[in-house]
Amino acid sequence: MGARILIVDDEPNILGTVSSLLRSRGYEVFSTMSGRAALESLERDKPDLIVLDLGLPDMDGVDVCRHVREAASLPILVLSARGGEKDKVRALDAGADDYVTKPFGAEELLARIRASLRRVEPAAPASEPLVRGDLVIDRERFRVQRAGEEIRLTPKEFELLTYLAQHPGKVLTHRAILKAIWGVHTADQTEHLRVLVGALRKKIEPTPSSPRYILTEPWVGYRFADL
Amino acid sequence: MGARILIVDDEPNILGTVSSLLRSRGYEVFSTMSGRAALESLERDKPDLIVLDLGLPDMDGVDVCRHVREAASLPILVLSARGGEKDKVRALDAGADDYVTKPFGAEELLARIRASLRRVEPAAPASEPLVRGDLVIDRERFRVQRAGEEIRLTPKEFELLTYLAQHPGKVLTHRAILKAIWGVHTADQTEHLRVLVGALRKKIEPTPSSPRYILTEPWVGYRFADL
DNA sequence: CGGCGCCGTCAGAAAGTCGTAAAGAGTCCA
DNA sequence: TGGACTCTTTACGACTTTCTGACGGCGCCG
Repeated sequence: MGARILIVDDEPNILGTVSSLLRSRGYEVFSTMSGRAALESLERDKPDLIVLDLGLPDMDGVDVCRHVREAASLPILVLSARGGEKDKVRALDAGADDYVTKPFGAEELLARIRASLRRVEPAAPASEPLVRGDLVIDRERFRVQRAGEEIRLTPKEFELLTYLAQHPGKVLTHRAILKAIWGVHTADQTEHLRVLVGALRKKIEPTPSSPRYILTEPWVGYRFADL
Repeated sequence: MGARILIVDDEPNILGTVSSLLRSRGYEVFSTMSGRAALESLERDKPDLIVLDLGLPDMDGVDVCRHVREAASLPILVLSARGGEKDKVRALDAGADDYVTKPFGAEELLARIRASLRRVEPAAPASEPLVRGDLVIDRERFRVQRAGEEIRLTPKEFELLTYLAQHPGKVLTHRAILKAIWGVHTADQTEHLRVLVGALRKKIEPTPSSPRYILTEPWVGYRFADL
């Protein structure tokens, strides 16, 4: 139930304090003590938020920010002993979402974490069904209907359809789609995308060979028809 | 171009300082001095972000937060003279996205505003279409229109056109163009360029033999007409 | 006039992309 | 354990794009 949080700090003291604090509030906590390990954990553990200490031994904290930003779009909450304005600006512009100077109060940290998480997972205000032509996409129940008839989709197919249908008429590049569905660490896996698009078309298109909904933009990406 | 920001503060001093600071950075600024007026401005001006002072005369700042949250989902950046942990937690849990205590540095405020705005509009460099005469180059959708009619270009053709059209009237050397499109490692492959220019002209020029858009500068390079 | 260098065009070869099918790997559940 | 389902990975034909070399036109200059 609780969100997954990655803590990166080289001081065992703080690491222990913060992680047991978070665990006591029901979060699932992962922790690493270096920037490199943090980037690995990012791929492996798929956290929802990172608490990042800037004073790491192996990498500049700001660089870690940038790498994280490139790899995924999750909130970064920076901890730092340095309260100078320049430090703050540098970190925030590198992709940090919040900047807390030590020493900090436990409740403030928790409140800022809640605020950051709230933005990413806006509770569930979304989830009115998407209606596109005679397709109805119910994001709440993970169901799709065409002309009243139910269509069974796998999770990945559903994700892809939802992502495309959210931006009707707009050309979405292969890169953007890969990032949205697989997360960016994907190097060049456009083959996956081709296969997935094929599977989805076979299910939702009346005539998959001449698609009505999911259109190909050669050399660029795909586009959901503007119905 | 810049985002729309609403400032709510009852001290004319701060209101003036902050609003002229933001204006000088290209934001579109609206300001009110009471909570009630803020909620009205929210509907009327549709700001992208609110900078909210907690010490308002007519309403509790935290209540303003809650009302804003119910009415719309835009970032709220709270300013406050009170730095107590309880105040911060209360505001953040009421829906604030960030909490800055006075006195604060101008650059820090700006950085926090950038960070908040970045989350709302993620990864949208929003490159606007290039318009050159009756040519419209939509870099976002990878499309080109001439006089409203769509023209299909290959990726390389599109890259070349975009590069040239970005510097209208300026002579671009063969070297520069090769570097821009193929990368630096290219030796002297101006033949590619000649072929590519030919293909592009055949598609976008009404009379490819006497080009209107892409002009040849003998012995030097090419130049996009200054329309 | 004839060579030289640059430009534009053409056509075939090489490389890349798209859609599809199908085989292996992993998970979940009875 | 076995079966159903999903995801990943590979392979192939059809097709498009890009590369490459060859050819003629044009202006320049001796």
